[in-house]
Amino acid sequence: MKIQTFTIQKVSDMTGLSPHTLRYYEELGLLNKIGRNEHSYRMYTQADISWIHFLLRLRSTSMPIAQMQQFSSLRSMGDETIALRLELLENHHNQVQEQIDHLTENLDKIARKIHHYKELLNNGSK
Amino acid sequence: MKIQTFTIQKVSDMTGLSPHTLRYYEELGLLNKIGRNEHSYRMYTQADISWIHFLLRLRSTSMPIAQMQQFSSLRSMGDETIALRLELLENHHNQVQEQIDHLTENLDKIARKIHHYKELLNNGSK
DNA sequence: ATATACCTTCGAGTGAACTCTATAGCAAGG
DNA sequence: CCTTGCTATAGAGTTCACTCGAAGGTATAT
Repeated sequence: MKIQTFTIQKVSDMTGLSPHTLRYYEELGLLNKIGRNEHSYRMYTQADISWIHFLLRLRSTSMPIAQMQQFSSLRSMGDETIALRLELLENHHNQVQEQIDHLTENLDKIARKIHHYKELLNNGSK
Repeated sequence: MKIQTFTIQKVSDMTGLSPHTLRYYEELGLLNKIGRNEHSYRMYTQADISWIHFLLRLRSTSMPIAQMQQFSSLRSMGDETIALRLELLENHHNQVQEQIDHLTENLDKIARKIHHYKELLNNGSK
């Protein structure tokens, strides 16, 4: 039984990353050794796609590409780096939590400004 | 009684924006008519500084500069634009709330990955 | 067989938001 | 009066994360 693989366009559809960006990520070392078919077309496995989805979680929580490179590099070094990866991820987790806290605080201040504008509008039409 | 004013360096210290960025923001039309002293040095009023702090809230909730320009432009047009500003701000409020929701969801997935790594570490030392 | 719609690599281009450089005027301490 | 450090303007340069273009090989439908 063969492992199912996907062309770059399929993966683009599945992840939302353009083929250009998928090649770019590979070149940056974020994706390790994507297989090729007989015409040297990239063929992605399900594992590759899961990894891309995980990378997208990191990206969408504002992890810089440089740090994702570091993480990917540790991953490609095998199981001895799990402790380091864990540390990196826990740090990131804390930063995201802070990010959320700041956003929540700012959101509250914006809500106050909205309230202020609403009052101005009411007094204006008095 | 004179109004107290502040040099660009003071304002930089108070807001965290560099003097460069303060001039840049002014040039973009985000700050309206900063006063000048007899040597044509910028002198910022307390009102200017409050406005900068508000801009920073918008920025740190990822409002693009272009939208801040739009908002600032409405502000400089006076009270007839309050309804429009309110609308703009409410839209932004909703976007920030979505942002927070997405972050929270991703944070949760990252927490699972952390949990997964911790399990790997425990089994490894068994 | 030909059109079209993929795929490849490599290097250049883009847009957002700063950030810095160069050149020059002003100003307070010793 | 000189040095150090502020201020000014205009325009060029930087960083990040893509994004595109050119040139050419491959694949499927008619």
